Amino acid sequence: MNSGSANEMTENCPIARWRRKKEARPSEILDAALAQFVEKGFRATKMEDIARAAGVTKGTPYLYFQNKEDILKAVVRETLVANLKDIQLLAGQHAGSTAGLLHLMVETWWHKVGSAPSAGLCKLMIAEASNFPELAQFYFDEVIQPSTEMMALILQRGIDQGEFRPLPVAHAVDALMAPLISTMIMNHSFGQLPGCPLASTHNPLAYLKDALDLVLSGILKK
Amino acid sequence: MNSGSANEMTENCPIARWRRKKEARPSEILDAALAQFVEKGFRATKMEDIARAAGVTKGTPYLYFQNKEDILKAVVRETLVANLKDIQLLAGQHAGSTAGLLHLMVETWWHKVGSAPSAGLCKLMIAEASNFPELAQFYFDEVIQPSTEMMALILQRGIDQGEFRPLPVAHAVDALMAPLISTMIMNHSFGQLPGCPLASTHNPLAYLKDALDLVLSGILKK
DNA sequence: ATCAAGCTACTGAACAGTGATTTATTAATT
DNA sequence: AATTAATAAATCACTGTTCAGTAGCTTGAT
Repeated sequence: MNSGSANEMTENCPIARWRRKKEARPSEILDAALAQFVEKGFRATKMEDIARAAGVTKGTPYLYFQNKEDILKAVVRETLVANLKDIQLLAGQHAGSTAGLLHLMVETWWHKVGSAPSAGLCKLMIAEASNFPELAQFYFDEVIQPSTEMMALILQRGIDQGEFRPLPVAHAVDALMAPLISTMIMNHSFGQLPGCPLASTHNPLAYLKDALDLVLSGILKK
Repeated sequence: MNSGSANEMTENCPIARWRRKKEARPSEILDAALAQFVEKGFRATKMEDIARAAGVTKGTPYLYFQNKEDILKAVVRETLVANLKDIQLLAGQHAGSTAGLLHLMVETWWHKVGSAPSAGLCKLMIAEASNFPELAQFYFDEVIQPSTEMMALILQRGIDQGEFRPLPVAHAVDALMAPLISTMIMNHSFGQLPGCPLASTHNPLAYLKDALDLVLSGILKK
């Protein structure tokens, strides 16, 4: 919400005195942490980086959070879990064809997640999952599992209504999610390299739509 | 090649005297490093882990390699670049239909890369790319770029021969690779979690074949 | 309204553990 | 005896976390 506004004063004016802001600090720290984590990864982000980006000093984050891992958990909750709920809502409200819903979901996902810092956070979770099993479990339970279940329900409904042909739902779910995952991954690893010509980094939204159409043509009844 | 055999003696017999093996050391160290990197990731792997796994002490790897990053580069060269060449050879020799070639490539890829330590290494490169730009560029130039070009050539040939319908080649290439990428990613991040029901981690080869068929049905001429 | 006096958000220096790399020393091989 | 592969102790830089001290804010008596 107030991302970037936390440190106007402290950054512009070296003589600035600090203020006491008990209410605002936590979210300022989380906003700063999100940006730093996405930019540098979890391990490479120092507590001092987070603190400075939030306009405070090293010790302050420890007034509001247990430790670095706790901050990451809070960031994930604020962004990814929230994103997922938005999309679940969208899916629940939709009335038209299931194929149309999938198109709408991809587009919405791109705007809210794929092209946002959230995507960097997903990539970070994937990168760090094996180093932090507890964190991995948390992310799996709160994000991956619910997403997968939602997609499975949607596909199953498409089959039941005769719009899709019968197919192994679990495989189709993964096939639909794979382009999203690889887009996030690529954009936040090799995407910034000079002269990277991957479709998913060059024109992501167009790629995502084409990828969806390719898979859909295998799913739809002929 | 001799993975795991490097340290028979040193591990079993605490009083064992070390031996001088100038020729064998580099590959023993690289084998050990591959295993450690795949298990723990790059940063979390200590030089001492690598050394001990190779049956030597901390200082020894520095006799053969500049530093930790240099070891990773060498590991990537020995495995991923070699894997790619194998698959390029396979593609070059194939005679039958292009769709058949794609099926063969997926199966071969699974045996040589997807289910092997190589997959863990790919995931590691993705995870660390943004922290090591030079390494990222190296991997992009040596692995990603050539893979993409190979796939593009294959698809283009399929189109030229009238087997595939005309389509945006770059998008289709990414759509074909996405399931492979997400399989590697998932298997080496959340795949080991208790009760992970993702298709790509539960029965990867079956999933990969289904995913290929789904995309193929969008590519093939009707 | 003013102004202490106390509360506590915040600071920043110090601590402690870690891990990459160096180097003086040891001992296998020739 | 000379050579040098390998060791293991020492170095050095880094960073998560703590904590004693500082200063912004609030309160309540005047």
